[in-house]
Order: sequence, then structure tokens, then C-alpha cells
Amino acid sequence: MTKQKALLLSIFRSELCKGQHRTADELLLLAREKMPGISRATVYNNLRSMEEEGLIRKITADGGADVYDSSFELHGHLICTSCHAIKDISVPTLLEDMKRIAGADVDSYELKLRYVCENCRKTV
Amino acid sequence: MTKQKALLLSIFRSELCKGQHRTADELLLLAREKMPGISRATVYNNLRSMEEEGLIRKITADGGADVYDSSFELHGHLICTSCHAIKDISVPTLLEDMKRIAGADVDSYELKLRYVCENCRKTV
DNA sequence: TTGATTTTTTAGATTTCGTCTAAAATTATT
DNA sequence: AATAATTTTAGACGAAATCTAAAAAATCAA
Repeated sequence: MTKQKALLLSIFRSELCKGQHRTADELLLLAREKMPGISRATVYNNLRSMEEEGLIRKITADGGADVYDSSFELHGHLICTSCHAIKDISVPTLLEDMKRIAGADVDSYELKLRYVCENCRKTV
Repeated sequence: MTKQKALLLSIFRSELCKGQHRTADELLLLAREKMPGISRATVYNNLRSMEEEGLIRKITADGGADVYDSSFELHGHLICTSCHAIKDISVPTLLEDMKRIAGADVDSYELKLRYVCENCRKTV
């Protein structure tokens, strides 16, 4: 385990990322506060390996950059089509349901639910 | 309705796109067979407006380019993590289930199920 | 229809995000 | 300690999509 990867893991486990969804670029900036010279490629390399190890989860966002979250549990995302805010949502039986419907061994899923959040609903 | 947009719609409704998932670039090439001068920007413009009108659906792919499909019904996608092939899957009650679980008016969803397709399972 | 207004198209530049490269540094192995 | 394997680094590179400003086309109004 390199210092760089350990740093990224600690960032994910810190309050900085609790319940948050961070872009690679944000994570690069957070990492550089502790380790100024860390390279962009290193952040991307480690994000990839951490995702492959199941330590973090990548959400392929619609418009902008991909976003990472640190929670271990598989879950869905509510995405506001107006302000683009993302909220986690637990969907307990979805994986099992999908295995049954698909008739195949589904390994994981990515579920994005589009809606308009309360805030935006008010201010429109 | 411009000729360009009409052409793109006809391509989506033709056999060329039935049950297929096409990238913007593929659609540009298909369009240029009929209208050689059509611009890349025009294809992107119209894909966006057609998606906003609900005529087509955009799937933000993990690695490569976004992909569009022409089917009207909301549905999920089974994506093979080995060969990246995409298959449609009908998930009848998902939208209603999600509205209930989220306690909010979910407008639509994007569901990607990761699995290894039969072909790839054999050849590993 | 004619002229004015709005919308769309076009070509190419630009931006954004992420990957690749090759050398240097670090880490692991013998 | 010497060798091998892995990771980091800086910056170049690439793919995908958006932006720009001018031209063309479509729409609207009289």
C-alpha cells in the first residue's frame, strides 16, 4: 500500500466524504492539501483500483464528471434534474429482484432516478 | 421540423436502429449516407432535443461514448462487464416501486445491471 | 408573398474528462 | 543488498461533446 493510496482511503473515510459524492478532481484537490505533489494520474489510478476492489463506487454522471462515493452498501441515486443534486436511496431487494427477472447472475447495478427535489420544486 | 431532424427520426424508426444502441458517431455516419454534409453539431443538437422530448433515450455508458436507443418504453439495461454488450430488459413495476420507496415523484430512471453474458461466461 | 424575426445548421475550434507514456521512485522479493 | 515488480509522476495525448459566430432555413406577421 503506497502513501498515496492510503491518503485517498483516509479521505474517503473522513467526514470530507461522508454521504458525499466527489469528483476525481475534487479528490485530487483534497489529496493535495495533505500531499501537495500528488499527481492527477495517481488519483485516477487509485480510484480505479479502489473501485475494482469494491472499496468505493463510481457513478457515471449524466452531464459532467464521474462521481465517487464511499459507502459500501449497494444503493440507488436520486438525481434532481434541475439542480443536479444527488441523494442516496436504499433499495433493499432490487438486486435479488433483478436476478430473478433477468434470469442471470447480476453482479451489481447502477440505478439513477430522475426527479425534481423539494427545493427546486418550490423555487420554480 | 428541419430536414436534418426528420432524417434522424427516420433513422431511429428504421431497421437500422430497431433494438439497437447507437452512439452519436454511428448516427452521424448513418445520417451522412443520406445527407452527406450534415454536421456533427447538428446530430448532437437534435439528439439532445429528441431526448428532451422523450422520443429517444440516452444511456451514459461506463467507458466509451453515450449510446441512444429508440424504444419508447422505459426499461433497464443488462451490460456485460466482459464484452460490453447491452441487452434491454423489461422491469414492469420498477417506476411505481421507486416512487413508493423514494416518497417522491420519480419521473424516469436509468438502470444498468452488470453481469457476464452467456457467451463470455463460456469463453473464459 | 414579402420582409422581418426566430431557429437551426454548419465547420471548426475549444473544453472537459480521463488515459497513456516513459522515466524515476518506491516497494516487494530473493 | 541486489534484483524484480509495481507505482508515481508530469505532461502529452485522445475521445467525446459542447461552444462559437456566421450562414442558412424555417416561421411568423402584415
